[in-house]
Amino acid sequence: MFEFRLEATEGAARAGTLTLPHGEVRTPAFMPVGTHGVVRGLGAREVERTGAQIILANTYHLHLRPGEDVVSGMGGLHAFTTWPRPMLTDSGGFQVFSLEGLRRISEEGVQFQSHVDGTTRTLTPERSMEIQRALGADIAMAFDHVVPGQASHELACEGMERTLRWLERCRIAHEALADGQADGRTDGRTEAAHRRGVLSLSVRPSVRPSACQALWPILQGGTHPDLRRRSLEGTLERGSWTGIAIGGLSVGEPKPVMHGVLETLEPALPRDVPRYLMGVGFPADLLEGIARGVDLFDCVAATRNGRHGTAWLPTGRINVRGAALKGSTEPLDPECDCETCTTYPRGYLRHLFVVEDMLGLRLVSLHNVRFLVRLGEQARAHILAGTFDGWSREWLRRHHGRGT
RNA sequence: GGUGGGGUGACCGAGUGGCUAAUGGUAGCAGACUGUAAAUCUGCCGGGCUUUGCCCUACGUAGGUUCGAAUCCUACCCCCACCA
Repeated sequence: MFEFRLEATEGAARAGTLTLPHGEVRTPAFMPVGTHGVVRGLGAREVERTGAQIILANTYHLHLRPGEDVVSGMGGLHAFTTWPRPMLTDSGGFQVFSLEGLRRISEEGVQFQSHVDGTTRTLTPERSMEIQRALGADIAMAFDHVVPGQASHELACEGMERTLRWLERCRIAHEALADGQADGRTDGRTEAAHRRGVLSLSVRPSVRPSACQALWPILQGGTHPDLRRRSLEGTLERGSWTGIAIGGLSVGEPKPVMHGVLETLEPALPRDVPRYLMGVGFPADLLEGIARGVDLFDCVAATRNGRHGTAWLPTGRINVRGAALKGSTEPLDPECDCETCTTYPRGYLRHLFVVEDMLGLRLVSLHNVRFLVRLGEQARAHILAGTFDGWSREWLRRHHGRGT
């Protein structure tokens, strides 16, 4: 369990297979984001058909609604969502950044004022581990302190050092929770859910939800190479991990700076665990990241842009609402094999946006997710064949930097 | 036929003497979005130009009053309501 088998490399680019309790993930791979336990607008079966191998959910948001007790009472995230494959929960650390106006941070943890009902919620490393354990994803993320891309050395250092201290607390809490479960003290409810048939036929977890979960650390340090190195050092000192995430990127810093951080880290990262670049990215970011040794990505842009009417194409991107698509009988992306592109003409997709039907949002989201999943598949095939470098250069040239 | 109300930019609809090329909204067009407070947000939206500004055309039509009119007056055309 949690084994990562490196199958091929080309330069820094890697192809591998990650084994998780709910299945395998062949990398490089894009992970669609399902913050609230749903990849916005898409059903679990639809997401399966995009070829997605693993999806995210969010600790903070599921804690607010419906509450981790409700999810675990239904048998855990997999039963709750009917998503049968691997899942990963983000820790709520990103909300330290994205909900900046609604939180107060201290050494103990973070006090949030709920954007839903205004109540005060405190998230600490320990609480985040408890919630994530109850949610029962294959992978739990450490609770980290994300600072903006423009953060000074001083602020980035503070966030990075705090993330290391919190990592220690996360590890201890996570281990304690695992021990508790091993004693059989928790989660009779899961068994009950299985017996009641709450778990659908498509959900056949290879293990009981919550029984087996990895904790992955998150590197911080902003845009400062010395802090990034220190973050990695400190993280490796604090344990041996089955995966390592790179956080705090694509939060406002220029793209070359992000690439620089990846290049700084790459030679020092352990080879035998997957590297997960959090929150990235756009299509070109995937290829740029893969070229710099990243194995896993996640990003809300596929679904958010989809809802907002921007579709990714090999040649850049297109505004589906645009007048240019009026009356067009062409497929959205002639090279794509998704249901949207093999079924509906551009002129109809545009119409759906014009009349504000929810189907349009769904169909373009579906395409964008498939687009990134497929990009990961293609990259993997080329790494295995030793042709990644040339292929990705050509792909990026054609993609033209637009929308990247 | 009579009385009353009304005709404003693609549409709806404010505006009752100068701050009005004309508030709002809709439609239209363009752009943004990176571990989701986002089916959201931003910009443009009479025409032209040598575009921090200038010129033309515009508030049913035609005249008039006034330094100045979408706004006041007159006539006409059209629409709506009620009465005959």
